[in-house]
Amino acid sequence: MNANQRFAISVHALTLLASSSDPLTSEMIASSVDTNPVVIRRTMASLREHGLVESKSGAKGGWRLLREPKEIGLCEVYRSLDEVNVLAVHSHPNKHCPIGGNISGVLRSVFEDAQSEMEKALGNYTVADILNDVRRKANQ
Amino acid sequence: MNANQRFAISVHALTLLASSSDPLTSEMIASSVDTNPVVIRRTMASLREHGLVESKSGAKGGWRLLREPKEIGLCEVYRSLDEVNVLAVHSHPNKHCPIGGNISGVLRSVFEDAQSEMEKALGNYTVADILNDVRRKANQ
DNA sequence: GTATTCGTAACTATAATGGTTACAATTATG
DNA sequence: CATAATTGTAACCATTATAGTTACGAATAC
Repeated sequence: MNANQRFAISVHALTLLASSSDPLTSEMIASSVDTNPVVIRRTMASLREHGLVESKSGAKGGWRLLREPKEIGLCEVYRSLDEVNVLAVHSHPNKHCPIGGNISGVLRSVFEDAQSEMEKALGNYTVADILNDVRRKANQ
Repeated sequence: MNANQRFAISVHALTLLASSSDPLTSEMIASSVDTNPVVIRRTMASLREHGLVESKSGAKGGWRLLREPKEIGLCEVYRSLDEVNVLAVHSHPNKHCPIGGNISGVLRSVFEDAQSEMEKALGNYTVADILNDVRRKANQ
């Protein structure tokens, strides 16, 4: 269904930042993610708007976390991206049909419930958890 | 993120079928959904492959449920569509970076967990529930 | 035999996404 | 102050997913 990589890129970037004491440039993050620095800036811009990271222009600039990795839950990261809903209601059901005319609201409410459970599950993980798991894998 | 309407269309179609004693043609379902009959056939084909509905060609043909509406959970409907995962892992992280080289598996496992919670939430609703809710809305 | 209906391939239009280039603005540093 | 490094952002392109559409063969009821 969805092939949007922004969330994965965001978690990857945050994990990198959590693993580093110094700020990292878009270039460095892009190299680890394997994409273009502009893609990183675009993605990180959303995280910055939500107060998760800070960026600095110019020489010795780059990105750094504004919070402890263990205080950044993945649910918040996900929500920072302002993605559209994972389950989409169809657009123009027939208003003159008893089902078509009334199903949109019902679906919306069910889909919201499902998505909210998904986000709750994401909230069980923090950036610190991801970094720990990654390091554990690295040591195998 | 995802703007795929197949799941919404499927639930809509199944609800319609649940509301009708006779089989419904792709044409009739398409009219309620407001789309083309071919889109309905394509979507319903997945549900048929998973034993949720049956289709019959020819005059007086059409679609009908193979199970009681209260025995069709939305999780099963969702899974019948073989959609890709709602949260996508990014494609080629840098294998030579300690983070990039190990994060894919970690993300996959977290994303699977989140999606599984979403599907579990969908499973709390059946087609009969949706039909009831739609009818309740219609009577307001 | 005819009308109805599904099955499916083929094609098109639209939109989302990511990648890329380019350049202005900002900043550290010598 | 000059230079190099870095972000911000607009603009554009290529790819892909999606839905819509047409067309036609196969199946079926009557």
